[in-house]
Amino acid sequence: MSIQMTHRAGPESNPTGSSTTFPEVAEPVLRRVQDTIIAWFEDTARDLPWRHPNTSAWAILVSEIMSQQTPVARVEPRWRAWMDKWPTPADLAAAPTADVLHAWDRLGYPRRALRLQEAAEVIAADLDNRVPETTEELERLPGIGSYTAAAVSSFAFGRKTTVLDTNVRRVLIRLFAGRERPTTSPGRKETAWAAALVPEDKHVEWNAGVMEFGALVCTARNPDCQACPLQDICTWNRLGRPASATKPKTQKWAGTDRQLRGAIMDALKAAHVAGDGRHGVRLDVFTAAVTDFDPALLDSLAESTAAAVARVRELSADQDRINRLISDLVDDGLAQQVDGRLALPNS
DNA sequence: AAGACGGGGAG
DNA sequence: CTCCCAGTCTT
Repeated sequence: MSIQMTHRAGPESNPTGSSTTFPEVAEPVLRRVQDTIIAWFEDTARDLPWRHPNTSAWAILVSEIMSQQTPVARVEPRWRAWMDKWPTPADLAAAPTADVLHAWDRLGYPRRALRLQEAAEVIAADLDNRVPETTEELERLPGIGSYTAAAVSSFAFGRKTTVLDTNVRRVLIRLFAGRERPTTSPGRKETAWAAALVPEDKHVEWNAGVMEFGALVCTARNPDCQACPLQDICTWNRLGRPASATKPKTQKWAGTDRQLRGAIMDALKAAHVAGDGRHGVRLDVFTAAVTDFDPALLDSLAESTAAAVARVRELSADQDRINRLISDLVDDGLAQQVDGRLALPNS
């Protein structure tokens, strides 16, 4: 196939003088990209369980929430267990929040589990236990932003939406704008630009396909350009794959509040499972164990709970800091204080 | 526009 | 040890 572009996408050609950030894409190029991505997807997509026929909209929604900022491979087993336990919104709405947080396991950002249960409550109570189909309605639910709303509307209901996750943004930016990576977050212009690239036919396959392509071929770190069926028209590749000027600032982990919060949550989960009671850990024991580290106090706890509390101490013996984080966790709904105990929330 | 928010695994 | 993952929500 001979590709004759009417004008090349890139900074060097901008006859109209309009923004080159998101250049107009010549129709024949766009058609070839769409056909190629869709064919590639139908041929080589991963066999993810939530892509199976008859997967409920709710199950798809759950998969999307779990996949936020989380590699799909790590989501799969958690998703299976979750859907087995709570197949419908009403099931999740009725579950004890402590169980929900425990089932969330170590997927990260546990507030997502809270928001998901809240969404389930709204769907069960106000929406006849049915997931809404439009992005507008979906975005009103807690924990669902523009990406997840578009994804659920497309993948669960076949509506024509613009799915714009980190993969899609990277693929489109490379192919058509010649840059290595997208900005921190998509703006109005980028969203409108991406929307114009969605085909009328097979838009679901396009949405899922570009995402999958970004996850498997046009990856952030080491893209497999040799295997890319679009390498000849990819603007970024043709420019010699220039590195973006500014690298994203890397987030710290060791020593951060996030790490310590996670360790405290671990202790509460351990207490929940160990049967130190659904009432959690005595706050004075927790505090004393952290500050004074009296082994005798740990003896009053189950072994796994004691280990988790000891881990908190390893990270910090700063009682003020720990008290502040506990207070934050309570405010966030991730923990509760009852009768001098700290525990996972029981509602 | 910038930060906060988890945790893990690949390079 | 750095990077980055099917983002969302709050300053």
